[in-house]
Order: sequence, then structure tokens, then C-alpha cells
Amino acid sequence: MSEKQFKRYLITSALPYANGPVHIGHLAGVYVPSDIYARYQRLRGRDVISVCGSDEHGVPITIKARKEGITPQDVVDRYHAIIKDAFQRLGMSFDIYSRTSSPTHRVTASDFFKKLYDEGKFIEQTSEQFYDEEAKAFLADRYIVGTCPRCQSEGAYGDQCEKCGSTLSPDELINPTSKLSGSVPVKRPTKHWYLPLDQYDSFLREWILEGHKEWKSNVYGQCKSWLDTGLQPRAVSRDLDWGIPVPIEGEEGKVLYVWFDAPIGYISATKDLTPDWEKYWKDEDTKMVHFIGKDNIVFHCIVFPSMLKAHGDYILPENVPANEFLNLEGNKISTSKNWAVWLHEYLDEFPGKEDVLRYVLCANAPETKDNDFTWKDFQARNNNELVAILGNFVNRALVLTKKYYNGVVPDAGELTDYDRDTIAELSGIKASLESNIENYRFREALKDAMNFARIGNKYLADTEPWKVVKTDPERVKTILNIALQITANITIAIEPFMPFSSAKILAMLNIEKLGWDNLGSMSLIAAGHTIGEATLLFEKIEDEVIEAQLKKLDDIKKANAAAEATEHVTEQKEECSFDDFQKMDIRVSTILEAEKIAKTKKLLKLTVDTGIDKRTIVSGIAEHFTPEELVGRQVLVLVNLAPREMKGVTSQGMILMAEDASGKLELLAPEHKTNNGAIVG
RNA sequence: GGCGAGAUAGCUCAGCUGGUUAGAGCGCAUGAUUCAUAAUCAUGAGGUCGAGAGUUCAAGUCUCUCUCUCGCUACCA
Repeated sequence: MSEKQFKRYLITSALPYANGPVHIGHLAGVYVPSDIYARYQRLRGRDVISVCGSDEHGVPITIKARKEGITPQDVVDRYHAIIKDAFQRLGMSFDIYSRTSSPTHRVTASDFFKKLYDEGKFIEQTSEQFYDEEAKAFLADRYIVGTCPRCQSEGAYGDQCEKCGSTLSPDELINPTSKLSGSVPVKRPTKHWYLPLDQYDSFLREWILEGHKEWKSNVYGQCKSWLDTGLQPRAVSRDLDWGIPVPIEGEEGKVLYVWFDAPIGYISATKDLTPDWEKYWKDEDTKMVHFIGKDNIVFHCIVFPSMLKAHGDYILPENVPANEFLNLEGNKISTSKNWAVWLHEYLDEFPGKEDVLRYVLCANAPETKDNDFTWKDFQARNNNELVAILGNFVNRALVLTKKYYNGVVPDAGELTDYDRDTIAELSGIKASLESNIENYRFREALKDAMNFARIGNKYLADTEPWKVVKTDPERVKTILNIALQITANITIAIEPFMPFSSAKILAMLNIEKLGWDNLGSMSLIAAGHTIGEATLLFEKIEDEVIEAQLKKLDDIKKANAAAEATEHVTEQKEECSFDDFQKMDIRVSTILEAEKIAKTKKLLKLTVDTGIDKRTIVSGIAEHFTPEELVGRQVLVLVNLAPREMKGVTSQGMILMAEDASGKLELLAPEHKTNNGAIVG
């Protein structure tokens, strides 16, 4: 909120994770806004650097490498190249696009850790973790697979079951095995370092809750939530062989946790960019802004600032304008389900339409809540806004100039009141445009920029040069001079949003790029200057093109559905003996009472008559059945299951259910009413 | 269940510290126009501001309760 005048700007964009390409969700959330901001500040002549790079460490990359039989370095090399190239083609104006596997980063992150370690800023703690004795390595959660305790499907990971989506811990897995060797892992103590975030509580409260009330409500609210919940020490190291080694003697085999090293990537990228890097990172006159998605809020507002604070030399971000998520055609974007519009594919399929994507993603950016990208909206915005309003105005101004003056800019004569009003209106937009960008309201800012073209269209419609030319040719000179000046203004106003189109118009006008201060000026093109060839800025996108994209998505949907259907018929389990089966005592029972357990979403407390007795069973089916519809129903109950306490209620048995591919539960019951206690077998 | 964010015209969104008939863009309707990629310009229709209660002279804007969506978190067959 401070009115402080900063001497320079340091703009960071979330480092894309190098295990896959970049999609429109990333762009709308992070990169399009960050590029608009950076381009705008540069156009104003400010000292600004924009840094980004690939985040190349962490467990998922090692898993991907193992799966494909290549090295982690191969994986990151591949995606780093794809991402970097795609960004460049989209016109992202990073001053540097670096990577966290770079030598500079290794040293920077390592030194950062070492300093905190030497100064006693970490807590050292030993805990029990799974260890693979054959591969001689500790196992990250992702490296442990087993049967999901929830849905019983094989191949669940130690942190998550991808079939049912539950979050797991390795301890819960049934029959855990190591992904490395297939052996059964054992628990073994391992030492790690923790950043005691709880010690930074008061610093963070003062800095964020008191000092940055102007942050976006989603960001501020989430920070407050974390602080109010109470911060816990966070591990900053991992047992892994891919990453930056912990720089402590005698501690081989441990690396920095990817979330510790990634944000330091902003620093090392700056180092790679300029020997003057320190003034951007250590001078209070630098305004640092982190552009991120909402999933990164905690790391950029809590963890990284705490790291910077612990280190002591660095400045803190002035703002963290995190965006929400972008959906695609009503569904969440998902890399694993291939539900996305990939940037590199878009660029191949829509050559020359970089700005269209930039425009649509900015106009529809999820600034305050999740938003939906639809191809129909993409088409409408292109055809009704870019073509009809912006492209059309530029074309009109140029074609009229060609037609009447053979492309030579006419002299402006005396201005009418209407001319003056129009010019004044344009200057008014300038202020609004600036304020909107400075305050990270890019959607509104884009509207402002488009208003230059709107006013241009109105100006031509109102002054009617094609009519006036017959009666008062002198007046037409003024009109077209102003129309051309407006066109020149447009090149400035849209540059942060649509750099390609801005350059295209400049070429048509045959003039050099203009700085921001010129915005609002009516003397950007001299009379007598000859403009260049007028080409079309944007072209209409036909229905067939949109239908093709929709079909592409539809095919993905079908493929996913097919895959899901086959996957959901889980394989037959291991053979069991008759005796094994006989151990299970399943009885027909009747549900007598059912009530929701307070403070849970899924748990029902059931009282059932098993024929043997009346007992309590806790079942997590509250999302599928209401208590009312259960009472009186007959069900099958596994009665000799070991009792287990859940939410303070002891469950003595399990209700048997059938679950279909969509996750819907069905009660199992005898076809006709049967005595309670009847044995199933 | 806890916490956070969101719910305003057909669509996408503005509405700051509460104050005249709730705004914009796109879409839609009607009219004007033809320089322009059937583009443009004007006018208009369209909203019980998620539901309910309360505070106030006055509430989209404050308080409470509830519903739905998204995220984090807890619990869970």
C-alpha cells in the first residue's frame, strides 16, 4: 500500500516444473500476467528484470525418468527445452529463463543452506522412514507402492492413491513394496533439517497481516489461515539422489528439498543474468513481485519469506498477486488426464495467433475466482473483439489514408471541440490503464487498452470522413491525422498484452516503437510521413476450427473414460484358501439406527442387529446414504473384523458394499428378508 | 467438520471506507451507416445483487444463519 517510489523492479514468475509441458492454466494464472506487468514497466522506462526458469528437482522427475528408463537429467533437458521454446514463441519477455540444474543454482542454493545451517537456523531431527535394503536408499513416499487401504486397488503410492484420489501416508499402505527393487521396505532412522516456521510467526504476522493488507483477498486470506492454524517446522532436506546435495560434511545421500531450492532459483537466475544481481535482491529500493498460482501461496508468502528472513540479507516481496485456477470446458485442467490445451501444441496449430491466446487468457484470467476457458469464448473474443474492434479500426484508418492520401500522413488543421473531447477521453484512459496494471487488475487494464480502438471506431463513425471528403477535404486531413495518431497510441497501449500485434501495427505505420510516456500524445506520426502496407491484424476463426478443437477434447474424454472403465475392473486378488475365507464371519444384519457423526463429512454411526448382538459400526458412507434411508435395511456385515476406533467411536464390524466404476456405493442385502445372524458363505 | 476464497444481467466480470432510478464488455433486439475482415455507430430490452433474518434514516456493500462452487485441512469405507 505504500506510496514508496521504487528504483527498480524484480519480477519473478513461478518456475514451471520440468516434468511436463506448459498449458493454458499456467499461462492464465502466472505467465501472461507477469509478462504484461514486466512489459509495461519496461515500456515506462523503468529498471526491471523478469526472471524465470525450470524447476528441475524433486521426486516426480526421478519417477518419470525411471519409468522411461532414462536419467532425470534427460527428463528435465527434454521439458526445459520444450517449455523454454514455447515461452519464447509466445513472446514471453523474460530477461532470463534459467534452470535449477544449472551450476550457478547449485552453488547459490547450497550456500544459502550452508549459511542457515552454520547460523543454527535449522532444527535437526531424526525420524523413522522406509528404507530399501536392496537398493540401499531411503524411499520417498512416491517410491512406495502397495494396496490402497481405501479402495483396495493395487499400485497406490505412499502419498496418494491415484485410483480413488485419497491422500495417504506410507504407513497406511497394505503390503508396501519399494518401487526401486520390489523388496519390502523397512523402517530406519534418518536425519533431516527443519526450518522452524513457528519461530517466524510473529514476523510473518506483522509483515503480512499488518503490513500487506492490500494483498489480494485470496492471498491474504490463505496466509491468515495458515498463521491462525499455527505453523510447524518444515523439512528442508530429503533422502534422494536427485537434487542439490546437503552441504554438510558426512551427510551424503541427502539433498535439499525441492521446495527449498526452487525459490532460490529466482536468485540464481538473477545471478546468471547480471553481475549486478545483488542490487535487485538486497536493496530496499527494489520492488519484488512474485507471480504465482494459488497452489503456491504458502511457499511464496510463508516459507520463502521465512527463508529470506532467516538468511537476513535479502528483501521480501512487495506483493504476491496469485491467481486462481483456469478450468477447461467446465473441467479441471489435468496433466495426467491430458485435459489441457498445451502451449506448444497451440502454437503449432494456431501459427501467428500468439496474441489471440494472450488476449483471451488475459481477458478471462482467473483473477478473483476460478474461471473457465472454452473454445467458443476463444472464438467469440477473437471474432467480436480482436477482429471487429481492434483489427477493424486499424484497418479503417490505414485504408482511408491510402485511399485519400496515397499513404502519406496528412497535416492536422484546426481541431474541433469534438476532436478535443476525443483526445481528452484518450488521456483519461491512460490513467486508468496505469492504475489497473500497477494494481494487478489486468482484465480491466486490457479493457482500457481496447478502449483506444473503441474510441477510434466511434471517432470515425461520428466524423464520417468518407462523406466529408466530398464537401470539405481539408477537414478530412485533420480527421485522418487524428485517426492515425490514435492508431499509433494503440501500439503503445496494447504492447504489454499483445506485443506481436503492436509490432505489426508499427510496421504498417512504418514507425519505431514508442515509449509509454507517448501514450495520449497526438503527435506521434509526423505529417508527410509515408505509412507502410496495411495487412490484416487478426483474422476470423471459423466454426470448423473450433469444432476440431472440441473434437480433440472429446476424444481425450472418451479415451479417459475407456481407460477408466478397464482400469476399474481391478485384477483378481491373490488366491486364498477355503480356510482363509472361512475365517471371515459375515452375517445378515438389520440397521436399527443411523446417525451422522459430528465434525466429519463421511462417517455414519450405525447400530445394527447382527442376530448375535446389537452393536455399533462406524461406516464412511454419509456421502452416499442418508441416515433415514438406511434404517430398517438389511445388509451384510463382517462381524469378526477387529474393532477400530474412529472419531472416538468404536466400530465393531464392517458393512459390505459394492463399488462401481464411478465410485458409487451399493448396499449388499439378501434378495428376500432373512433372519438376522444368517451366515453368509 | 474446521479454515480460506467465490456466488451481481444469457456469458465474463466492475461495484473503494453503506447513500439518488445497480454498471462495463460480449451476446440479443431495433435503427443508422457503408471507409472497413457483413466490420462500425446509436438506442433499447434484460438483474427481488445465492437464500433468509438482523443493524441502520439508508445495504449488493455491515452482522448472523443457511445453500452451492473451488482450494487447504481433518476424518473415512
